[in-house]
Amino acid sequence: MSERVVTRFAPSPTGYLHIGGARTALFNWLYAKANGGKMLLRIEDTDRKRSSADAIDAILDGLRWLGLEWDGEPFYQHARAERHGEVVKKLLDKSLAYKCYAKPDELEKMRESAHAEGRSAVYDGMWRDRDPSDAPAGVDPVIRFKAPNEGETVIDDQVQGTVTVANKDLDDLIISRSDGSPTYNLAVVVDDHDMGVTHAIRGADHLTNASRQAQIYNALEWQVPIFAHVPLIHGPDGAKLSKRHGALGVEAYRALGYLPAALRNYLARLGWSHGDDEIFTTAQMIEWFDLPGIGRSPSRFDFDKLSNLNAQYIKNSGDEELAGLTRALIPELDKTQLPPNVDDEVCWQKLALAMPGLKERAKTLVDILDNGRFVFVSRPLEMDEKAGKLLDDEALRTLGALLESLETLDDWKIDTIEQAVRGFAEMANLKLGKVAQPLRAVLTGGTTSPGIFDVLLALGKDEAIARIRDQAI
RNA sequence: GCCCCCUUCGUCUAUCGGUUAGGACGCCAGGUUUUCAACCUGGAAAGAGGAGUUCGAUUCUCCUAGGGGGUGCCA
Repeated sequence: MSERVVTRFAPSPTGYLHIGGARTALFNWLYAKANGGKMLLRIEDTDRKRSSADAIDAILDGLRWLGLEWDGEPFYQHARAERHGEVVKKLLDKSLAYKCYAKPDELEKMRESAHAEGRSAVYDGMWRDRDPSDAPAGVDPVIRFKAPNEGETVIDDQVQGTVTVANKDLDDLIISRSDGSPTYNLAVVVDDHDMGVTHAIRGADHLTNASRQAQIYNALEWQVPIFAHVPLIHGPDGAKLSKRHGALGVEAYRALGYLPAALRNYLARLGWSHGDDEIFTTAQMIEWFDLPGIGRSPSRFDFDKLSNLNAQYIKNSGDEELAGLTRALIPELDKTQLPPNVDDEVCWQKLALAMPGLKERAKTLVDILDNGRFVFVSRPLEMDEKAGKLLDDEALRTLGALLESLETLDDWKIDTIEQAVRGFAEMANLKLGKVAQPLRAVLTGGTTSPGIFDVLLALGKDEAIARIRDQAI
C-alpha cells in the first residue's frame, strides 16, 4: 500500500465515551499504528443543540486514559460549516442536489404510504424535478441530494464483505437543513475527504449510511474510502447495551479499578482475534491487528472476563506502581466506602509493603483497597463477628505467648517472621492454623486477609505487636 | 412493514471442505493450604433448523427461524 493510512475516530459529543466507542477508537488507533499511519479525531457536532462541552471533555479524557492518543488537533465539524456549504452549493450548481419545500404533513403522508406499499424509500421526490418557480413564498427549503434511482450501490466492506443495496431503496436524503446547516451524511463525506481519510472504521450502525455516503462521493467524483463496519457490542443479555451493564463511560471503568492496558486487551479481543491468543501487549496488538481478523457478529460484554484479564495485569504490575495507582483512584471513589486515614503517607507505604499478597487476590484496584483496608485502620481495632468468635480465652492466651517470640525479633523480614511464628507453633505443639487465625483476627479485625506473614510484615513490628497486645491476655 | 447485516460450548472466539471441532472466561470436582484468593489437575459444555453443491460439509449456495442495525431537518 503506497498510500499512507489515515483513520479517524468521529464521536458525537452527546455523552461520555461509551465502551463501543472506545473499541472503535481502539481499532482505528491500532490500524493506524499497524500501518504507520495516523488516527485523526473529529468531533461530530453539527447538531449544536445536542452537543456539549462536557461531553467533549469526557471523550478526550476517556481516550487519553485509555492511551489512545490521536494525531494533531481534534477537528470540530461545526467549525467547517462554511466548507460544507460550499460543497452543497457545488452539488446544487451541478444539479446533483435540489431544494425541497415539502411540508411536514406531506412528509408524514409519504411515510405512511411507503409503509403501506412496502417500500423502503420514503421521500417520493416531489421536488426533484420541479420548477424552482413553484417554490412557495416564505418557506426555507432543505436541500436534498439527487440520489440515483436505478442500479445499485455496492460497498466492499472490509468486515461485512460486499454489501449491495438497490438504489430504488435509497431516497433523496437531506444534506442541508432549512437553517442552512449541513447534515451528518454530507459533513462526513466532505470531512473524510478533506482530512484525507483512507479508512473509515466505525460501528455497524453506520452500514446503511455507507451506501448513501458512497453515492455522494460518486456524485462529487471523490474517491470512496475503505470501509470497515464493526459489529456492535451488546449487553450480557444480548440486548442493547444499557447503563445497567456495559454502557458505562470509560471513566466508570477507571473508577471500578480497571487498568487501561487490561481494558484495551479485553476490547481488542472482543470482536477481533489473532488465533487463540488471549493476552497481548500493546506492541503485539499493533503488530497483529488487521481488518480481516474482525468478526462479523455482534458480541456481548462480559465483566467476568474483563475482571480476569485485569487480575492478570495487576499480578504483573509492580508493587509501588499499584499502590500509586490505587492512591490516584481515591478521588474517584465513593467517600463513604473509603478506609480511614487515606491521607496518611505511612499507611500507603504499608499498602505497598502488603502488595505482593494483595495483588495476587485482586481483580481490580478497588479490591486492593478493600483487602488492604487493615493497613489503614487505627487501633484499637474493632473485631467483626467472626473474629470475635474466634478469639476465645485459649486463643488469646496463645497470642499472649506468641508475643515474646515476636518481640525478640530484631530483623522484621518476611522469612524471619515466618520462622518465628512457625517455630512458636511447633514449640507450643499447635497446628499453624491455631496460631494464624487468631493472629489474623487481632491484626485485621476480620477472618480473611492476605497471608499472615505478609500482614505482619506490612504492619511493621511496632504496630503488629501493639495490635496483638490490644487483645491478648 | 421495508432494506441491510449476523448465527460454533452460557460468554469471547479458533477452524479458512477432510480435526476425537481447539483455546479463554465462567461453572463443577479434586489437589495444595494459616483464612480468602491465587495456583495445579480433571470434567461437563457448541456448529439454529431444513434443502442443495460435493467422494466429503461447521466451512460454499438457497430457504426458514431467531438476533441486530437502519428506516430523522440525530450522529
